[in-house]
Amino acid sequence: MEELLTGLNESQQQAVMETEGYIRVIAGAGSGKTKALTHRYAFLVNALGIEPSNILCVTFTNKAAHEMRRRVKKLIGGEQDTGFITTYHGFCVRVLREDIHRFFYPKNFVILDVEDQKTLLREIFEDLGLKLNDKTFKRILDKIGMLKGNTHYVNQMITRDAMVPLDDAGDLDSQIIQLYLKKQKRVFGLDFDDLINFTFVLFHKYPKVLGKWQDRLFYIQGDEFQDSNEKQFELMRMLAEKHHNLFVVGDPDQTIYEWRGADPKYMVEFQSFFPDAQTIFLNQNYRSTPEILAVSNSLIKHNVFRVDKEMITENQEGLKVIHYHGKDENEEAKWIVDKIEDLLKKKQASKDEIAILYRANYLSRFIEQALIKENIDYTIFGGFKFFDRMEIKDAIAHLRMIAFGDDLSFARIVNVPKRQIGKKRMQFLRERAEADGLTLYDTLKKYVDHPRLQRTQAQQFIDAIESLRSRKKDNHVSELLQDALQRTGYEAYIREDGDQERLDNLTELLHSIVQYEQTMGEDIELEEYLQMLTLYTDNDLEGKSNTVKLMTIHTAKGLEFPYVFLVGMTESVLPNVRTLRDRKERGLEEERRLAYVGMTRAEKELYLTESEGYQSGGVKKYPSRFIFELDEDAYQRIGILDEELEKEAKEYIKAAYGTDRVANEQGHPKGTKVRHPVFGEGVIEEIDHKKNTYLIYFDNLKAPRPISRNFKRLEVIDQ
DNA sequence: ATTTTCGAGATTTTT
DNA sequence: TCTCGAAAAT
Repeated sequence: MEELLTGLNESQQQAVMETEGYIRVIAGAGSGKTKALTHRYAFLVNALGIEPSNILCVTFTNKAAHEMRRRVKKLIGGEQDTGFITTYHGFCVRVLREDIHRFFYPKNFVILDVEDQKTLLREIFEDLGLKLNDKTFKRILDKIGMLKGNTHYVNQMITRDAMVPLDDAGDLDSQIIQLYLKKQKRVFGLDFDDLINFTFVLFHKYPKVLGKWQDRLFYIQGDEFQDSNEKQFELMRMLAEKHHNLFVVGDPDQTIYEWRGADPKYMVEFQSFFPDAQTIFLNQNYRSTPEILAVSNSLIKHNVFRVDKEMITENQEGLKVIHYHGKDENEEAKWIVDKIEDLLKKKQASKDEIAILYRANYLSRFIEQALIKENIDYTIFGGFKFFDRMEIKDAIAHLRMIAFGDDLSFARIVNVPKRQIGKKRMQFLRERAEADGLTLYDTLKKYVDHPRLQRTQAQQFIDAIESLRSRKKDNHVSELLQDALQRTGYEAYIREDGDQERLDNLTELLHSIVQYEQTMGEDIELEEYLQMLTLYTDNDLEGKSNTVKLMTIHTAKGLEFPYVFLVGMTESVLPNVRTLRDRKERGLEEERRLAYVGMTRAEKELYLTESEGYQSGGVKKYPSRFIFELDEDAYQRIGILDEELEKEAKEYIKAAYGTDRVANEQGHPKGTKVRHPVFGEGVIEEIDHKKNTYLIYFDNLKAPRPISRNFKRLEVIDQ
C-alpha cells in the first residue's frame, strides 16, 4: 500500500484512492496518466482485494495494453491474470467468444482484416467481369462501414435466413455490397466494426448476457478517453451501469483522432453523462523542462474550444526551444543532422534518445537522405508491418485452414506452392461451392476425383490438412505451424525461392508464437490465438536498438524522448491544408493539438524546424502559423527569416482559411452596417474566409462587392 | 494495343 | 517512398 503511493503527488494519490463512482481524470501531457491508471489498478488489487478478473481496463492499442499489463504486473506480482487489460476490440472478442453462439455464428468466427475484405470484393468484381481499383475499394468499404451501424444489417447477419436487400435502388454499388455481405456471412466473417456492433446487438438482444458481463466487471478503467468514439463510450457506459465504477483518464488537448470518429465530448462533458461524476486534474508535468512547457502552453492557448488548464512543472531549467528556419529542405535536413551529431558528441546523447517527428510520412524522405549521408542509424516507424508480409500471411493462412477451413485462407494457400489449381479450377470450385452450400475446402474434398480436377495435387493438399487437423488437439500452436509448413511443402517452396529474409521471417514467427504460448499458458486454443493475432499489429519500438527514431506525430502519441525535432513546420503541411479545407475551425484546432502533442513529447530539448522553397503545385512555403503563435521570448530563432518574408507569410496565413482568432476579433460579423470611403454605406452579407473578403451590399450599388477584410478604412456605423 | 517508364504529388492510422 | 496518370516505347 505504502509502496503503491510512493512517488505520487497529492492529486495522483487522490486519483488512485478515489475508487468508487464515476471519475474522470483530466491529465495534461507528461503528468503521469498511465501511472495513475496502473497504480489505481494495483491499489484495487493489493489494497482492496479485488480480483483482476473483475477489473476491465481498456486502451486503444495493443502496445498500450501490453505496456499497462507489464507495469501492473510489476506492482501486483506476475502470477495474476491480467487478461482484462485489453483493447476495445480485444474485449469484444472475449465477449463474442463466449456468447456469439446465440446468433447463427459459430464460436470460431473468422476476423476479417482489410486484406481479407479486399479479397472478397475482388472475387465479386472478377465474377462481374470488373476490375477493382483502390479508389473503388475504398468507396465500397466506406459504404459498407456506414451500414454497420444499421441494426437491420446486423439483424440480417445474425440469422440463418438469406439476406434481404437493404434497398432496392439496385445501383451497381448496392448490388456489390449485397453480394459482399452474403459472402461475408458465408465465411462467418466479422470485420473490425462488426466486433463492436455485434457486441452491442448481443447486449441489447440478451439482457442476461449484458448482466453477466456487468456483474463480472466491478471496476472499469479507460485510457486516452478523449479519443473514444460514440460506440466505445456507449460500451463503457453500458458495462458500468450496474456497479457505477467508471474511471477514465484523458487529455482533451491531445485529441488528434477526430477525423476517424473520436469525440472529446465524452471526456469534456463527462459530468453531463454522469451527473454525480467527480473530476480530478493532474496538471503537473514531470516530463519536460519549463522552457518546453512554456512554448507548448503558449501554442495550445490559441485553441478556443478548450477546457482551460495550464500545465506547470518543477523540473530543472534547460535549453531554450529553438526554431530553425532554413532556405530549403536540404538545408533543413542538414542542420538537423548536424545538430544530431552535436548531441551525440558533445552531450553524449545516445541515438535512442533522439526522435524526429513530422506531420506526414513523405516528409521523412529528406531527413533520411541526410542521415544516410552522415551514417547515422535510424528506424522509421509506421511502415510495413511484420504481420503484413506475404510469407507471414501465408503461414497464418495455413493455421487458419487447420482451425477454420475458411474460404479466404483456402484461396490464399491452395495453390501456393503450385498445385495446378489456377483461375479456371478455382472458378469451378466456387461454382460448385455456391451450388452445394459448402466451403471451398469441403467442395474440393467432395470433387477431388472430378475430371476437372485431374492432374492436380489437390489430394496431397487435403491429406496434409486432414492429418494436421487430427493432431490439432494434442499439439501446441507452434508445433502445428512447423508441421503445416513442412507437410504442405510451403517451407520448401520458400527455400527454393532462395530468399533468406523470408525464411528468417518464418522462423521469427515461430519464435513469437512460442513466446506467446509461454506468456499466455501453453494450452492456448488455436482458434483463440488466431483471433487475437488478427487484432494484433506489432509496432514494437524496441525493434532496433540505438537508432534515431523517425515517426509521424500520431505515432509518437504517448511516447517521450529526451531530444525531439519537430520538422517540416510549414504552413499547409502543419496545419495541413486539406484539414483546413475539409474541417474548418475544428480542423485547425486539431492540427494545433497535433503540434502540441509533438512538442510535449520532448523531455530535455525541442527543435522546431522548417524551410523555404516551393512545394507541390509551385506554392511558396512559409513558416507555420503555429510558429508565429508561440510566445516570442519563449524560443530562440536560428537562421535568417527576413522581415519581408515574415510579413508575406503572415499575409498568406491571414488569407488562407482559418484566420487566427486575433483576426477574427478584429473583423466584423455578418450583418454589420459599415461605411466605405468610396462606396458609402452598406451591410456585410457574407464573409468569405478563403478569399479573406466581405461581400457587402452597398446602398448605392446594385450588385454586392467583395471588400478585403484587411481594408482598414471600413468604419462600423453605430445604431 | 499493351506495357513500361517517368515525373509529379502526397494526410494522419488502429483494430 | 509509394501511387497514379500520362506519355513513350514495344
